[in-house]
Amino acid sequence: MSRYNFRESEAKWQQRWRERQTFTAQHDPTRAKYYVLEMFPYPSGKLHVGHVRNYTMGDLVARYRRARGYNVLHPMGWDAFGLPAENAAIAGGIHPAIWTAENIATMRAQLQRMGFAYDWSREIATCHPEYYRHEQKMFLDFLAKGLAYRKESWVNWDPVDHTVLANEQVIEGRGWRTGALVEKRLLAQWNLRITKYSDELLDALKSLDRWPERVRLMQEHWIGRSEGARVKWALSDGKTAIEVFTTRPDTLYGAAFLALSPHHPFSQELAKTNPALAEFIAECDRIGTSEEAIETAEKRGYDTDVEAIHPLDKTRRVPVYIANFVLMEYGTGAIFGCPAHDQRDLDFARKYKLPVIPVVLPPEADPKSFAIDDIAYVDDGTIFNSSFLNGLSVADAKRTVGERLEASGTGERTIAYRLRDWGVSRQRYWGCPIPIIHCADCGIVPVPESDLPVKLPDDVEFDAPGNPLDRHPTWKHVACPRCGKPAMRETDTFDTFFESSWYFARFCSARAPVAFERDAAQYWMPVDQYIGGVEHAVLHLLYSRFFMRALKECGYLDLEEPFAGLFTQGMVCHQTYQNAEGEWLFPEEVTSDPAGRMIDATGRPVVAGRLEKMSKSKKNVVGLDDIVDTYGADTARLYLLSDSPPERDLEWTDTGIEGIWRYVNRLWRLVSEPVVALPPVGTAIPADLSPELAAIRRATHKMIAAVTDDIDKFRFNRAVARIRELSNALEGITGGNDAAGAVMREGLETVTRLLGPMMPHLAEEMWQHLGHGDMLADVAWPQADAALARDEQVTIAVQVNGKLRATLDLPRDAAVNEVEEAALALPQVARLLDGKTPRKVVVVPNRIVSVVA
RNA sequence: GCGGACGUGGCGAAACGGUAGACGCAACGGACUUAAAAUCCGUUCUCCGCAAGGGGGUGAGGGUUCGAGUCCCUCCGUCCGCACCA
Repeated sequence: MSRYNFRESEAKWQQRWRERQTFTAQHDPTRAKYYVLEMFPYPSGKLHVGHVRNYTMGDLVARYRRARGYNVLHPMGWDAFGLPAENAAIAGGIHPAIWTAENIATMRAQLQRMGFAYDWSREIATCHPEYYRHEQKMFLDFLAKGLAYRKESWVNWDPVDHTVLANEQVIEGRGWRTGALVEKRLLAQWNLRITKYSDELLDALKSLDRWPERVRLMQEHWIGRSEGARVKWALSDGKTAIEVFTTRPDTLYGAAFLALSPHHPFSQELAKTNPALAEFIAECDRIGTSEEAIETAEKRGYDTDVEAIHPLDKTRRVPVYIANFVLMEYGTGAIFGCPAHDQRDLDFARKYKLPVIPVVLPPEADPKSFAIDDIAYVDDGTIFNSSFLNGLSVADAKRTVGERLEASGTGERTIAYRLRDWGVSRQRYWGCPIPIIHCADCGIVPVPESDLPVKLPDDVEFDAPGNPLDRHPTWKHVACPRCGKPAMRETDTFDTFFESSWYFARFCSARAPVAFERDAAQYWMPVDQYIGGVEHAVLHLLYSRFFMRALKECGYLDLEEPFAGLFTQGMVCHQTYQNAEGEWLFPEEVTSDPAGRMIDATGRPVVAGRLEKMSKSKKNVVGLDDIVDTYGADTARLYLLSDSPPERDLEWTDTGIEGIWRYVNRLWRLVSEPVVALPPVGTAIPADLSPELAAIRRATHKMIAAVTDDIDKFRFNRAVARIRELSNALEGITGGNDAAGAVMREGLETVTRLLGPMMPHLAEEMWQHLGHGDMLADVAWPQADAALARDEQVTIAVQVNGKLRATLDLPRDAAVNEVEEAALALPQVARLLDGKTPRKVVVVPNRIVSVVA
């Protein structure tokens, strides 16, 4: 009994594909294209099996589409800028460029060993100047169009590392690496005007019908469109007016206070002459912007002693507070509080003893007795206590008050978005330099296009915290391009999401001297099937949609949506182990004591933790090289496809991969030691087959149709199950006659072709073994013969009063009355009917008879 | 708090509103073997029954339907996203 020699076979076929450039994509407008892309990896070191699930899915789609006759583009590249490279430089003294290049070499070799059908001639790495020079140009074009601008904004600042931190990098108010208390700082940052497209980005979500509903919803919420009104409140000082944003202008007569963000210009102004207020604001800033901090922070206000005049009733005045819960970034940075109809406002009013005036009356409530206790009333009702709005519904009142505000010039109906502009400045070395020069006389001066790219200097030191570019002795000192006097380069670099916002379009013409060759982009874009993790739902996937629009505005491309189809795959999980201290342990560190309890090396108890996503920190990764060495790439690939639905998490188990390995060998034996002699390639199948062989043939053609449909719908686990069903059936073929051989050959060739996109090396090997001289990679996808797939005999279920009582084997498409007669004649049915006529009989052709007694 | 997804054997999972548990993992029994591995055959939702057969079963409860794992309502639980958003 032979075993499949995956080592020899996989190397052999990978070499053939490479030699023949099987997967090199050619621009050919006469052919229908299909662009398959997996989110490109960050070259962090070595791949583990959890990394390759989405590449395996992408490869299946790419090879399947190729077999279906499409001109397929399936490229691969490296998201090569980022913090881990710098951290490695700090920790290990290796230059980020070298660390990155080494990791790319390792990971490229790993992907090649997996046999993925990439067009390697289009490989890109975002850290190369040939790549990032184009985004420097894009940035200058954005600047010229007003899509990029510099603005002071409040950021999380790590005082030890001297860098801005993203909200995700702030844990319990402290920097994730340094543990230092994070400060809020007002810092000049480059921003991209993504908010210009808020409405477009929101509306176009509807057109993305091949995106998961979940991702569309997440983007919708992230953009966060709310209709409301801006309302101007004059202050008692007679000079200032505060504009507030509200979604509930109908409750304006219930106003009890105004609350301003600590960062509101008026707050800052007051603080200049009011030390107590200045201290209050400083305290608010210390709390930080982490979720944790926000959740635990008490709602606090500072009474300014200033009063605001009600815009609809000049005789009414409300106090003006500075409050820690009002965000400068949303709306106008100021709100009016209506305690009766907003829970947070109510809590605030109770705390500071402010009046609570109900203005929305719940249905059937008594206006004389209705009062608010601890719960604000936020539902619909009838407006009362509100002058000209009395008696209106909430919706009508919103419209009426809006009109009144607009007529009186004290406000206007407007729309607020949650989405904020994208701050792209990072105080880091390993990123794309921002092509800007700061001149004392000329101000901000763009680097002239002829001077691009602005390359990163190689000679940098990582011995001190902060940005090495800033400390570099010469790099940042340049002559101002405008006046020629000494000036300074911008030393911030771009957020690495900048690079990933356009790489997919670069693949269309990866070696072009310009960012995009129009013809190529026109032909290949958009990406037909994008595959990646859901963690990018509102980051990369939103930024990229924005980028396409911005690039269109700047004349680069003529496209809005980059990804026509999106699939978000589940993670690969694996067993974890933790000791009593909560420290993660490698599986090999866990042993058991004589009583069978799990212990670590020092004898302390260990608990088998829950399944977690494979990650180095949880010590539960399974190395890809180990698996490919032991079982081969195809076995790993099939396991990643077979065990769980692609969108759900997959549990990696040793027994699971063993099971696939056994199946691989069964398949191999099926073709290498066939139990039935196979006729030559192309031998016709006799028309008159035994019922057993006819059934096998029918199964073969049914499977072609079913597997094709499954792959189209991303139900890969079911496709695998069906292929196994077919191969199980083929194992059952007996008898040495020619008909059996012919049916066996058809079945084996079908299994081989269906497996091609999943286990390409084994399938090539099987194809060759079956006597074919061509490469399976060049063979078309099989076609199901509908006539052959049709059942001649069907099994019909018979229910009596909703319970299954019998089954009935009848010819396909038997007449309804015959089916009914046959069902009623069944002894099980007759017994239950007890001689009575059924009240009703429902016959669903070829499926079921439902008898109601 | 808001939004979304999910809940089916010991486990991963299948099931156009139409025979619940395909396919696999694990377990058990058997064959082959001096033995093991590998391989092959069989059994495995549950209860009653020797069997033939029958009862029950898709988180809980209700509804629609000839028929519900699937659709609707209420509840319970798990997971995910957003969150002082005015």
